[in-house]
Amino acid sequence: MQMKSVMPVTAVEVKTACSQCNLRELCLPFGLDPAEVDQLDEMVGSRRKVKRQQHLYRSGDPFEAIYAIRAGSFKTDVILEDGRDQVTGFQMTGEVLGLDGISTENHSCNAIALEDSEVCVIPFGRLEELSRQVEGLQHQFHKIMSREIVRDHGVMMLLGSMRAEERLAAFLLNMSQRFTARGFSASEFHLRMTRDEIGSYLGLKLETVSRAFSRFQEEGLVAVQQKHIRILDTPGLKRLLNHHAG
Amino acid sequence: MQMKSVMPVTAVEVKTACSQCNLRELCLPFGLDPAEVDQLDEMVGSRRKVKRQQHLYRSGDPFEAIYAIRAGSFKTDVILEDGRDQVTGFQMTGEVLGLDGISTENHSCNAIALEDSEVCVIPFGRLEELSRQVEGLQHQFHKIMSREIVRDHGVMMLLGSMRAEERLAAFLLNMSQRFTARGFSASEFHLRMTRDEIGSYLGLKLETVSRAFSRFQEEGLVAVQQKHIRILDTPGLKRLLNHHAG
DNA sequence: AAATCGTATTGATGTGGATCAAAGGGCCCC
DNA sequence: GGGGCCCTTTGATCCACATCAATACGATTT
Repeated sequence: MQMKSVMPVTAVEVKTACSQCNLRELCLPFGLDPAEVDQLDEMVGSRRKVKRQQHLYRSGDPFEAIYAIRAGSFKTDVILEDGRDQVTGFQMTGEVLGLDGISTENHSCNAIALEDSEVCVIPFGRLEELSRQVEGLQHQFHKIMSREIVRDHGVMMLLGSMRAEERLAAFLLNMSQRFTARGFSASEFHLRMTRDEIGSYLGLKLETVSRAFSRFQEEGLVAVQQKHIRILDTPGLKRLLNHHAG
Repeated sequence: MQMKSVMPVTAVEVKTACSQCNLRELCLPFGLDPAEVDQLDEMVGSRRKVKRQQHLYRSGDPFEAIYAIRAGSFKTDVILEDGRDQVTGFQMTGEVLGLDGISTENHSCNAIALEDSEVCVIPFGRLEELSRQVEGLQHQFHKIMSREIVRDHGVMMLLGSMRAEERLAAFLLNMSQRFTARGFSASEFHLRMTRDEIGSYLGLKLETVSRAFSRFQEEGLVAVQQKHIRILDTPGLKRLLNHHAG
């Protein structure tokens, strides 16, 4: 029998290969030709495994690299002096973490693994260097940053002007869409985060999240069993969002 | 007598000069040497005047350029199908507008002038081109995008976990800090936006904003006269933020 | 299979901010 | 410099979500 295969957080020497990665359509290599992807491969320093609940980086850490999620998922959060915290996002495979660190050379939020995960470490200086040579990489990187800004505006809209059930509906539809983009079922998935974390992200208390789930279940919109979600009526959820009249 | 002086939005031919601009420490030229600033000058296509209440761009418009605010101020907002809208930001001189458009090649929000304003039009294709040649420009641009992401996270924190008075205190301190960075008084300034717009940005109704202003006034934290604000007790406002205990 | 602990559900009550409503400015345009 | 309009303030009432509290569930350990 093998040793337990779970290892502590380490930068392993395994050579990464974007060209072989099934996430390349979502990630930095998107739109690059094979030769350019090879250049990217060379630049990606290493992979790093992060166990559930461990930090990939913390607020205040010096910024050196951005990270592409190869396996698993993360949350990012911001913490105030008085202890209040806010989840600012949930990230899945192919998404990029660490962009917040560019502005001040220090990270401004915490990134925590929701499950045992693995990231590709992309040293930022080298990314900028290669972006100066490879136009397609430069553009894709800019698109990824811009996408983050647009996503954040969506969350601001959600937090600023939606009611609890609308927020949860938006959240579920968003998760569904992202699972779909990764080749998983749009209607059935497993949430990696707790009700408390969902609540923090949506600006609600965990009890409110739980009650909204129960209401959706009563109304036949979803089947909920703890973290396992089955969406039964996607149009119904969308209706909840668009027609504000309750 | 002249014709009505309100003109349609136009791109004027006046040559811009970043090297002469007193905003260069806040804007794209930051950190560049004089020769590089000259290259940037050459790239900036034109200026454009935008009158109060007019759109610089609208959600859905094709993305071609980003804009540096040379004079005046703007708000950006997002509008849902059902009519609800959310102000996602207020922008002042030296700040950059339009980054939301990179991700899909279309703008995803509206940018509206709060007063008669002027922007420098920076064709995005040429910015990317020059960024490939000028390392300092590339890095400054990345910092500006990252700063926007960090700012958005701050707003998410505000919307997700602060009470009304905390939100307004954070808003006032933020405005004060940005006026200071532009050489204006930290303690006395003129807000260009209405209570309704402030409310939309802070996820509150205009009445709540008004009441919070009145409360601050009663408590001697600020002197409010319509849009004219005088901050009397900055530490007091900061205390409101950090010590959540009422 | 029992014990433990984090997570989730559900109920009862409280409250901050929304909503509804009515005056008051201030400013722009004629 | 008068009239109209938008913006703001303030008061009274309402309601969605928070808070407090108890229980239930599931996974893991023993």
